[in-house]
Amino acid sequence: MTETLFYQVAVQSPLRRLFDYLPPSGFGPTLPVGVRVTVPFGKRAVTGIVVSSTSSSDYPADKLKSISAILDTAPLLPPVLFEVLLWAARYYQHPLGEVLASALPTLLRKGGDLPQQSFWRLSTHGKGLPADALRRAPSQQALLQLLQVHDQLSREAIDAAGISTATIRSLKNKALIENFSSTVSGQGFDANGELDLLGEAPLSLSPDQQAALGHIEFHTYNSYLIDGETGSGKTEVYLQAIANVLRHGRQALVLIPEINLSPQTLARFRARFNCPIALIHSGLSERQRLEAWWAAANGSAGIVIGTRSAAFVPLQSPGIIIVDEEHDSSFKQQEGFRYSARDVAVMRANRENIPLLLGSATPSLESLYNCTQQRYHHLSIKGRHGGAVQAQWQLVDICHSQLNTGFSQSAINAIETQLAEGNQILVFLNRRGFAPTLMCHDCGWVANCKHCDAHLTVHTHKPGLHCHHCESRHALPQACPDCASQQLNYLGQGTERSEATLQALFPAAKVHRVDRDTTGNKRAMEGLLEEINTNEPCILVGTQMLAKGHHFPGVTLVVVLDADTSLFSADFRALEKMGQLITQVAGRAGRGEKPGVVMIQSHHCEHPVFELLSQHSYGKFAQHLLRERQFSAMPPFTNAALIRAEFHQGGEALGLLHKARDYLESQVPSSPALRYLGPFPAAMEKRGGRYRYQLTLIGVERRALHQLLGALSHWFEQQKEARKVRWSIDVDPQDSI
DNA sequence: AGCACGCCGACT
DNA sequence: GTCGGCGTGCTC
Repeated sequence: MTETLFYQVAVQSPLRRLFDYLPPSGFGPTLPVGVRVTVPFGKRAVTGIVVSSTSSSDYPADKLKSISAILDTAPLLPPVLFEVLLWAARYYQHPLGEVLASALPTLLRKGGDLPQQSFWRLSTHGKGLPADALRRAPSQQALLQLLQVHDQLSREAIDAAGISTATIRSLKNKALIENFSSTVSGQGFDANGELDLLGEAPLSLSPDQQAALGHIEFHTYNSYLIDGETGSGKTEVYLQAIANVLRHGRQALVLIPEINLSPQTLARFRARFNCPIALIHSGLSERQRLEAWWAAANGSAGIVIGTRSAAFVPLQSPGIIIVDEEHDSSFKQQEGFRYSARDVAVMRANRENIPLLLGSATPSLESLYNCTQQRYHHLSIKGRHGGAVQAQWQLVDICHSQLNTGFSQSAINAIETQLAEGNQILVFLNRRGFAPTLMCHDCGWVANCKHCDAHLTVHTHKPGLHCHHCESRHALPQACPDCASQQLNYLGQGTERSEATLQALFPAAKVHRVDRDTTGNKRAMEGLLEEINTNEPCILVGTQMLAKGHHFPGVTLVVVLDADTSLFSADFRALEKMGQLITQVAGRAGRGEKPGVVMIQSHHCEHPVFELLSQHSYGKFAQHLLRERQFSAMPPFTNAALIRAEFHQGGEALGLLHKARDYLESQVPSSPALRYLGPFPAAMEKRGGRYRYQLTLIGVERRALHQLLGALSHWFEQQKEARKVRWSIDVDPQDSI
């Protein structure tokens, strides 16, 4: 007797459970885990993924529906990746259906087919012809003979053989050949082993690079933190490690921050390797994304380079995973499925049993901590290629000093000197969550957004007040709405204001502003970078964007206008981020024998972090921060999770979090081992018309914390209020706690 | 998330 | 008289 079989199917929905279905009618064999199916779901038909099969179902038998269609003959997600996705859903407390969906391109998510390629083969009639048929038409004969040798040829292969479309058409008209479509299968990027994989000779390695490369074990899992300052040649170590992997017919997955996928980076990979490279980034069309995904999945791409989401791309034969600039916060998704691509990569490399390289000049405290716990191998690469000199640091105490819209006299003098010498200057505004707003000098009125808790931002380019959080716009008032005073001043200082000040101070100099307004599209940024790379003297003004990955060889002076915002920030990571940013920028300043100068303006020059950073020691700085984190029992010494809730009315959201805290206390009372903080209003309480609150959990034992989070998400699903209040769980949050 | 059902305001 | 607002409930 055949027992009844049920399939548990994951469906893309916020529901944190699987749905049981009966097998498709008239289908005998068991469906493998990971295939896509179409299932009736409520009133609609959706694409789901088979997660498991069982012999019993808790759901009433008369309500069960059957799978209506099978979309794949083989699972789209290899078993190991599938396991990683199951782990990620549990670890990040996110619905499995949405987690699995994040590993598929949208076209496949919606039930589309894998990329098809057009092939030609001999028809029955054509197969009957003798080998020397069609003597009078040589090119037709050539194609016929080709197809006698190879059973089928793609359109591209026929083109490559120098046979024209007309020839194909003639044979088709004679019904000797026929066309068919088929899924492109994985040939492997170097199936015959004949191809010379290297397009150029590798660079010779320094002793440190050699030692780092020598430490990597290629046929087992290990995580290696490659800690090397800018210019120490981390990339060369990656390239040679990749070459090693490719020689064994295995693929390399390289994860990079969004901004770092520059044409130069890509050109370097293309020049070195002759194998196909698949690129996966946000700029692709859905079609391109599917093609790149499939090139990775079927093994035709030897190297896959991608941003965050590429952590979940299937690979035919994975050999190594590399996470470049591992400290970069863009590896953490900040909404929906809030995963860290870096941490997923660690888990994936572990399950795939392959090495993982984490590279950075300014490693995250998490990774440095993991090294001290012997979870990662710490490989340092010292020395700077090209013999450039370390940047000099100058601290400028701005207490009691007259500032010209934020600039001290020392800074202005230094800029003047560098400009005169034909150098480039970078002015860095270290203001996370700061914006220039309008204030009345007489009564203190501040321009606030009606919909949000935010100050409106003054724009002088297209004059007006903008809310950066709900995108509403208002005219610039001529006088104070409260007291009619004409004394409306700018409060705080944005890049536009600094740009204007610099332009006024140095009318002859070129001043470039780099922020979301001027470089909103990639073209504009690329154009600007090109201009900067001509090394004409200029001043660059910008925020974090300036420091991310870009290389400015002509910059000899870096001015940090307001380091203080990070010293006393509510965000416990602010100082770490500032240190990373300044070190990254300083590492690129200076050219040739000319050292760069890093000038930092602060009211608190005595703060120990400046001393540590200015000794060119990010490492010592990080150790200092780690001791502070240990002392205050914060991550990475503990594990954190953030519970967020938001609603149009504040009371409901806050009330739900209070109830959640009561529930948590009832499960595990607050103790030093498991602390609850809040609920508190979020950094900006009201945003986009919603009131936002958060509750923080900090646990010493990750296991205990995660067990509790599992119970909490179950509890949330049962709360009536939780259906209208938007809530989410953020594991290992990057945001302020 | 979708999608439907359901019960109260201003419109061709 | 209806069209349509979004509250409430359900999805194997």
